[in-house]
Amino acid sequence: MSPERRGRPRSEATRLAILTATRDLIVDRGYDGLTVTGIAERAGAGVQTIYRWWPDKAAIVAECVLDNLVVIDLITAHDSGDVAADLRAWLRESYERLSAQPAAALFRALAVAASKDTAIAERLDRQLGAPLRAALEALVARGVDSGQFRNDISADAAADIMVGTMMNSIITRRTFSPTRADDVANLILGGLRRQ
Amino acid sequence: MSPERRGRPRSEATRLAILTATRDLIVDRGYDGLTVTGIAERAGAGVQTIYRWWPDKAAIVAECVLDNLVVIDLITAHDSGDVAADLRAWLRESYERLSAQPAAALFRALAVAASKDTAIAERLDRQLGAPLRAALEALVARGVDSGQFRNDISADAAADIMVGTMMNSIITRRTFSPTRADDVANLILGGLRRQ
Amino acid sequence: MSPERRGRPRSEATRLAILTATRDLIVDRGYDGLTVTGIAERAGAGVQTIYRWWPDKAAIVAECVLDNLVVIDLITAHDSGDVAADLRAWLRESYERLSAQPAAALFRALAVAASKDTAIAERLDRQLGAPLRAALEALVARGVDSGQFRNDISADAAADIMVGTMMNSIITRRTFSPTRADDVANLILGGLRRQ
Amino acid sequence: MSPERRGRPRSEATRLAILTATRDLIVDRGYDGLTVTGIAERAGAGVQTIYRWWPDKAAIVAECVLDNLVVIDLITAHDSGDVAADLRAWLRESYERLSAQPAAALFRALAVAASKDTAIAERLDRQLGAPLRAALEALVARGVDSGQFRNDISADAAADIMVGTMMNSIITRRTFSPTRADDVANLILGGLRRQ
DNA sequence: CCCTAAACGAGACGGTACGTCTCGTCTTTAT
DNA sequence: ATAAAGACGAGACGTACCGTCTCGTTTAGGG
Repeated sequence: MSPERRGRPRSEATRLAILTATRDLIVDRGYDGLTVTGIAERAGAGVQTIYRWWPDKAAIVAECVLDNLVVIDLITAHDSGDVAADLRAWLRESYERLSAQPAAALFRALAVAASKDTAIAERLDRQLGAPLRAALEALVARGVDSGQFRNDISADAAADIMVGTMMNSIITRRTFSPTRADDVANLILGGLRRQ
Repeated sequence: MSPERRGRPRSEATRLAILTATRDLIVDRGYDGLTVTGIAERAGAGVQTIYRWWPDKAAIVAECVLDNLVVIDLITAHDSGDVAADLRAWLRESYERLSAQPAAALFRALAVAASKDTAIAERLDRQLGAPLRAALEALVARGVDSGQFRNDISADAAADIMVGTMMNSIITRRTFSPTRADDVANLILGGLRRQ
Repeated sequence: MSPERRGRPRSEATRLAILTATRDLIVDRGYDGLTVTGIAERAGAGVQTIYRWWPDKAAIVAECVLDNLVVIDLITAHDSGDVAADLRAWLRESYERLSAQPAAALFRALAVAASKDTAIAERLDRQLGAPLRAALEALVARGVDSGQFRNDISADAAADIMVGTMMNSIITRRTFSPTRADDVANLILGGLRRQ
Repeated sequence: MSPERRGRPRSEATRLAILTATRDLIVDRGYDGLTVTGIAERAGAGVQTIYRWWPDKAAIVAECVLDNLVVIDLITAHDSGDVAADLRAWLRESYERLSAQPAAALFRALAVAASKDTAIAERLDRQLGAPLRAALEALVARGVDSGQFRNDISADAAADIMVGTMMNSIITRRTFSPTRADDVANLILGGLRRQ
């Protein structure tokens, strides 16, 4: 049957313009400097067009994570065979990339959004946290399977620790030297590694 | 030798009333539900009295950390002799206490404030994060001294990991079972402990 | 040929509600008792809606004169043929009506607004003073034409005198008895009348 | 007996400084631009010192009229023998002087104050209006006595007309040319003069 | 090739919080 | 006791954003 859709269809170009504008503005103004009117202006859209498709500011931000965000593919783990090296590499690269200004600002903004709104928190977790933890859990699982890691530890606890440590450093703006990243990696590896 | 202070002195009672009102409101309305007028009303103060002493809402919240917060003494570490047990106990108790509603809400609000405002982030770290890490570092140092922990690990990295993991769980509202707390503790202990 | 009007058009109902609310409030609270928030509340309007169209309180008051004011038609002169009688009647009626409380309060408020703001003064004069004077000048001119008044006097000076005398009595709150009104009329008539 | 006065006596210098500051500020800021704090600052006095001696802003302004105002002696009438010439001269000079900027501004400010506050209106009338009218009434009386003016007109009505006309021209900022002043004078003289 | 209907930009609307200002009172120390 | 200094409670000010509501315009079907 026909899709039964009449009238002017939703403009994909506008949708993208809005999301892009949101991302850009969030990066250089923060979540609270973000204004719906501001988004509309920068996107060349009307305010109502935004409110037609998103319930509120938070939802737009949330959708940014789904569509535009580059961060997510930055932090998928490698798989070289040496799980310890993979884990070390992941921590180093993640710290490096996330501490770069635009990403860090976006991250902080998302953390703010998540703190305020449970729905965003969930979505953010589903889109960002969960796959991240899954990748790390897989990494740990590989280590266990290959006999490099102990089998009496909780893989998801390990993933949690790594993600949490990193997130916290970003939110509190305490920068991490590569040395510090290695210290963290070594400590966790110490707990994971089979003696 | 005179103290050279003229005019009516600042009212300590009012200052406290404002901070208390802020803390109370932040707990049951969140950082964004917090209103300067609301604070003034609840404190029985004038709006201008608030703006005379604090530049904005964020600064009031920041000062709350310095004066009122109970959280800080909740999470000082024990010293039983068995550092592993102390550390495990610390993680369990901290998770338990901080996940309790008023504290968790306050925490999230503070995290939001810190994400937005560098000054708050720094103050929060100085008042809350730093002493917390110091206590944990001391704990780890005791473990190293007593030969229970390895001496090639970074004590402050360990402290960072624990605080970060905990903070992140609170901010993202992902609850921790006591079992999970133990998993985390065991993993970190695995890295710390002398084989 | 399109009128080139975009966006939601200004609501005439709201504009009227604001002006009416202003007039009502000014009458029973005076110019200083007048509050922009108060106007908004009584008019069922938002504060910003007021500030979108009027720069400040004084301007709203000024616009009241243009649209709502009843005063202006109260004081148009009669034309009975006997110009002396017409003039006497005008003075009596005007004093009587303008000294009635609501009108007097409104008048004083307008005088305040005019004293502060040249633009308002001009507008007030254009809307109220000028037509008033014009009517009186016409009256005097009729007297001159019909040979009842001298032709060597300045009609607009005469109009000025009458309006000014009346205005001043209202502003300084010095009440005028009908006798006093007649005294004034007689004096002016003495100057106008052909000997 | 002792005069029974204890403590530091009221400072006359301060009192004058406050009144002078008030006058100066009223001239270049208008009645509403006048600030109690502003007066205190300019006078080098404390706010409370003002409130100790005057109930509110209006009262200070009122007292200014009593003590400082120069305007009053500007407009006392001459007595040359020719009352018509005296009256004409008075009108011309008054218009000239009162339309000069500082005086006009002060006048407008006082009119505003009078419009708002009955107490000021009364005091202003007592200090300024009444003696003014009295002087003019005396002038008119001289004219009547000397047979130059009719004796069936009301002297105080005549005074009222002249003062009112002048006041109104100042408040509404409609400037008077000397010609216009003469027109007004002639018209009134026409009514006053014995045919 | 029009007709209908939804989506669009613009922008006015009712609200709420902001941070500033002034008022008139209160509370200190200095004279 | 009076003065200057200045903090205080109260509340109006004008601005900024929120999310809703018209407007006139544009862009797709379906007839």
